[in-house]
Amino acid sequence: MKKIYLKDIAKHLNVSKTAVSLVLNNKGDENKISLATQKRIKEYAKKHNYEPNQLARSLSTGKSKNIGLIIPDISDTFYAKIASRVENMSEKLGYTVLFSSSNENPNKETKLIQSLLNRQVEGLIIASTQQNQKDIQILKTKNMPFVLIDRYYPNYDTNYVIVDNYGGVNDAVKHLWDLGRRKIGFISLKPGLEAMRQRLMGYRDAMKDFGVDTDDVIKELSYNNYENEIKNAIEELVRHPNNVDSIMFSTHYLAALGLRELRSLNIKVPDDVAIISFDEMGAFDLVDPPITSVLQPVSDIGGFAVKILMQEIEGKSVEIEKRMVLDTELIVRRSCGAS
Amino acid sequence: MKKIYLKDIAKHLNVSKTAVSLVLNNKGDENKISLATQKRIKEYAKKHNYEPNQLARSLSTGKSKNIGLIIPDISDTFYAKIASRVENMSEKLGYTVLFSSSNENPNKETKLIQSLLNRQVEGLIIASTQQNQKDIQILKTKNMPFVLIDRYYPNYDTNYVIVDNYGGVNDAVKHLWDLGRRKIGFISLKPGLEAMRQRLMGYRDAMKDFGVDTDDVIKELSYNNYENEIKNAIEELVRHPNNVDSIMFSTHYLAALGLRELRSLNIKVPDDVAIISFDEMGAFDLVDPPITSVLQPVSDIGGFAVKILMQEIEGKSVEIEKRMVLDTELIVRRSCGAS
DNA sequence: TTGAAAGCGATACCAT
DNA sequence: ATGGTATCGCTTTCAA
Repeated sequence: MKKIYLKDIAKHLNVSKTAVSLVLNNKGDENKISLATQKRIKEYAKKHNYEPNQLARSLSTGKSKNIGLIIPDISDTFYAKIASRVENMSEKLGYTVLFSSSNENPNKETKLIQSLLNRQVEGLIIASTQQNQKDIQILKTKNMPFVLIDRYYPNYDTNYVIVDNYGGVNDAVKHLWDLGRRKIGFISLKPGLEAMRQRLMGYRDAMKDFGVDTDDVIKELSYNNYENEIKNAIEELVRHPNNVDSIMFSTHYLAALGLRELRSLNIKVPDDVAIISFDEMGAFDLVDPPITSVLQPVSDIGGFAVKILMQEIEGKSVEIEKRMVLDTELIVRRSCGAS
Repeated sequence: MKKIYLKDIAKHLNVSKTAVSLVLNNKGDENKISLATQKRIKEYAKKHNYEPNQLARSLSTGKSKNIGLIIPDISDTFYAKIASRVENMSEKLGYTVLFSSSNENPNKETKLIQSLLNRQVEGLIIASTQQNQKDIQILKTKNMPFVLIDRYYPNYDTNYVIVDNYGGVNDAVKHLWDLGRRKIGFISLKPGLEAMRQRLMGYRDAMKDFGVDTDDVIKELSYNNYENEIKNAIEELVRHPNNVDSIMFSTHYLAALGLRELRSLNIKVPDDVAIISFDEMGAFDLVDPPITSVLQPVSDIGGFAVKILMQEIEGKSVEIEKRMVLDTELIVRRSCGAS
């Protein structure tokens, strides 16, 4: 059973390639091709398992039916879940998703964008390293539809779907305060990412509202060495003169690492130090103690991103909001000392 | 700055498209194109940001530089990690990965395979639903390079990279036995997947070695309703007449669900019931108690799969083993009652 | 209704 | 060394 092409069908049936193409794309009726011919063509195609070459079709139509998704790391559950949603939705709409991971490397991001463009994607969804405004601007000048997710460029006008990082942390910190915690530390990653900056501000502003000075209890770790740096950070926070009674972690893997560290220091959570994590990992509810987390609406991020992108690509009439800031949800568990 | 094509360069420089194509593909020297011309072409191309249309190139060369990856679910950490490895390796080799999730649905798998073939992928890596031997056979008759991962068809001759499911469970169960557990239950998913069958056999054979009857302590849940069924399964195992003192879970999410259930029944782990999980989730070491797990060499699965696939695609001379059964590793933590 | 032919953007063969 | 031209497989315009 060897491969069969459009022209083969045409030849064997003594019709033109045009007819075959039209019929197989269900444009037979509108082009008034006789039902008899249509039937012959369809049957022959089915019988011989004809499958069109999408590359050729794309080249011809100028539509690849591909969209690109660039994320920092597909093995991070947060991005994996977004990717899952993006893929499922796109697939239903007839689009294939080309994933790629930037590993937080701006140069790689640049290359990936270029590579995806070369592959004629019709649009992009990007969780940018945020050190690449240049590339993003290029996309815009090229009129390439795209939407940023998770991270955006605050000074540059684009579509985006992000979460309320500021509010999420702000609420969480206030929650700790309401539970009687007064010396609240904050462990995060060094700036560079707007999301991290927002989370820091959410923390700072909350503390400012309470009139507490935070200079010494904010620890920002570097991106490529946080595994090692967190040990010191935790130690400095919990011992004199800081003696924090609680720590807000700006992201789930920091919270996990931090908890391991607290344990090895024999510090009781939440009795000695309460903790809250921004975002969570699969088993955070099973951890000892279960970790209070600020949940992000992961699926929605992917879902809205696809919706916005499709609107840009296909120019649907119904306009939807193209800048979305989604709410987070505080899931209270024992690690913050509640209940 | 509008888009520029090969022919534009040729025209502006008064050379042929051939020359431009050759030079830009670094075949200038071997085709003895004068250095002067080469330089002109390269400079012009760079200056005007020429980027070749991969679709056109692929159509012309017959090589898409795409490979397809089909997995059940990208949001499952296990597959996400494999995908991550596959992507990183492929990217270095100049290939783009087209991911797609079958959601354990054989029909969707069929469609995905077809869709990827239409997009002219040069090879496939598939974690099959295992209800699709037909499609796999078709791939073979089409001479399409592919390698199965995680799941394979035991009665059908293909390349694959899997783990030693049998041995992994067998060892884990023996470990429980060595710790003094005698009534060991097993919770898994209904057959269909060879991996699950192997895990079951690993358990059965271990128990047979000990001369223990297991008929009543094996619970196989259905794929689409295990969240609900696990409650009963656990209850039946722990209460009279079974009274198991330990449970082996055939996969990480069952272990997580199971632990939640055990807790809500106020059963102490590991004192009353020890547990071991096949595979793990991100925070299993932080759980109360930390969960003993059979680790799979996730990255290697992806890595070897790409290696094998590339060998098939590019026909490298160095032959490597094309059926690999990788070893698992038992990570002993407190949930099994050790230490 | 149907078919011929141009075109999508590249590669590669075959002359010159 | 360089260029003309066929080709990849399909869509689509235009004439018949």
